[in-house]
Amino acid sequence: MSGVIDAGPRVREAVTVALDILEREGRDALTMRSLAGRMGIRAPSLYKHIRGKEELDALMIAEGFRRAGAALHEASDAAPPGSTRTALLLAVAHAYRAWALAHPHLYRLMTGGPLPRDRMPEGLEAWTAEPLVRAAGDPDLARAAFAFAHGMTILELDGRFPPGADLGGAWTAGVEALAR
Amino acid sequence: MSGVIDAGPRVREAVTVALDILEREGRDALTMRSLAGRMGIRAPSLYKHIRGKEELDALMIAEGFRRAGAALHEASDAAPPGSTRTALLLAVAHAYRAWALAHPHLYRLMTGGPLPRDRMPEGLEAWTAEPLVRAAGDPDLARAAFAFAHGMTILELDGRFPPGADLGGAWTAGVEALAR
DNA sequence: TTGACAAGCTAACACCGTTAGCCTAGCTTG
DNA sequence: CAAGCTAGGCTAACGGTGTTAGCTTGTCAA
Repeated sequence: MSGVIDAGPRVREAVTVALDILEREGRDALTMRSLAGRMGIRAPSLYKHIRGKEELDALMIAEGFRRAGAALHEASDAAPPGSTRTALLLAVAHAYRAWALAHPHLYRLMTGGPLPRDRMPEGLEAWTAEPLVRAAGDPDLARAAFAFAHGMTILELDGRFPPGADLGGAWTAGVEALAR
Repeated sequence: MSGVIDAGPRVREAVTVALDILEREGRDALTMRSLAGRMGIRAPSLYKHIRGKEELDALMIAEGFRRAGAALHEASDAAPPGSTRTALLLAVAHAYRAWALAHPHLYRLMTGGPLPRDRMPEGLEAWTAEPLVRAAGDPDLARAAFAFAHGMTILELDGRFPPGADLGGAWTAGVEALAR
């Protein structure tokens, strides 16, 4: 609760517009003034609807979890029944990477710092992580797989692997090792 | 070259003081004004020595790579000869985690975004990564291990694992899987 | 009809990185 | 030794950031 559910339409509009600016133009382009401008109002008026930038970030992060979670669940559900754990984890990992690469700015916002858990709808975080947790089996391995997936993703997004490195190979090597 | 080697003493002092502020008080506390203040000068005077904040960041990042690399090499060199790859990777991973947890703000600065490679001393990045690469063996597995280590580390630093989760277990599970 | 309130506005504040332009002490050079 | 250059400080200021205070106005309820 408390998330977007009981939020007025103007708040939902603000989050939608903010996500649009973020994804199209990047983090630096999303300011209280630019957001207000796109909504046809002045920056201070935003504060009639939203407490401040931290809350806006939290609302965008929650929406990001919903969207990413949907992609992961979809991939997980699409796996043929009786798949090996390796195949299942491979499918989820592929969806994870694909979603993040398609929404780099939002992914960075969602993962680049502490999670504002007190502003997040209850259960959302766990629901988003569910497909990965299920595919990994053991809790320790689930955490390891999550760390691996996030590491691969953020390092790729930030261009920190050597140029020309075969990241597909690293992904499959890691997933196969972790799913054993 | 071009790093700190040919830098004047005032630049080296600036980097030292900046690292001190960063590690003690966090990223937000490190501003051009606060840095200048600690050096007994005004902010604009900093620009007589340093091009701007990006260059300061790059200098701090390079110094971070030197320090982290020293810790990793030390751990790697301390491993008894004839160690299994699992034992070696475990030792390096432990040193990686320990160093990052001891220097959270610097670690975040070093890894939280694209690496300014054109401002980094040549070969430093590869030297820092060397112990991990050597312990992993295969290049694909080295990248996977790097991603895993960074993922575990940054997620722990940001408190993104469930409170009370046994991260030691996740570390060993991941390392053992990757070193097989 | 009146009053309350939601939702806009302008002006302003503190802080950020950064630039322009001035001053002065000290070294170099004719 | 005098002249001049330069390194390295300074103040003032700019544009940008998130944010607050306080005013106005339109709409809806009593």
